[in-house]
Amino acid sequence: MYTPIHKAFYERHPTEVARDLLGALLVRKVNNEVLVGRIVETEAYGGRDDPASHAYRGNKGRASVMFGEVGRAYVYFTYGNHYCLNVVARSFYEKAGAVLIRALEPLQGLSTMIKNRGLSDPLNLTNGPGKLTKAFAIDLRFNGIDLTKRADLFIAKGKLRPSEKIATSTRIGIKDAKDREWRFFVANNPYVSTLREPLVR
DNA sequence: CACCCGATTATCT
DNA sequence: GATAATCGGGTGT
Repeated sequence: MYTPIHKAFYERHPTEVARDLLGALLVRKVNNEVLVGRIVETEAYGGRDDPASHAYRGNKGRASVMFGEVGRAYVYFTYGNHYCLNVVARSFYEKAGAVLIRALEPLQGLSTMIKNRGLSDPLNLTNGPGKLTKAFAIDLRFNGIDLTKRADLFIAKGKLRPSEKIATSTRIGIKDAKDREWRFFVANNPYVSTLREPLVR
């Protein structure tokens, strides 16, 4: 049914992986139910050469996952409330990297997502990195798991529709390296996070 | 051990 | 547009 994306897909520069993940599917199995969302917004993060990345300060602490095997989940906790989901991605020549999943278009299991979020508006269920992890019941238990195998959480093949175009901007919520246009999203898709335009200084 | 702050969100005005 | 909430991780003493 849902075909996992192979590990080799993630062994490329995070910006390439981030762009190509648009249209792919996030699949979550929980309590005999399947939740599915199309990825419509991502951001790429590098290693020691990217001041905005958790991996900037080296292979230690929570960022160690970003130095490990590609195709694995990097989940971190932030702002005292929220979990963010990344998939480790980097080319053969890079030491660390990941792609942050920032927004999904919910496809299947909407009623459970609504319950998990305590909201009913489909447009507000998964349009942000902290929102989608809550809707999909993703927390630190998933940190480090393999997203290339059928399991409780994985990423499956999926494509953009013919009419859909890819837009880019600088990354959201960071202080450094604001010149890099490393955010990728589906243009005019109503499920992207509310901050849609490039940050202005 | 103290301090600071964040790859965010909800809830105001 | 502005800001409070909230707590683990990172940094430095």
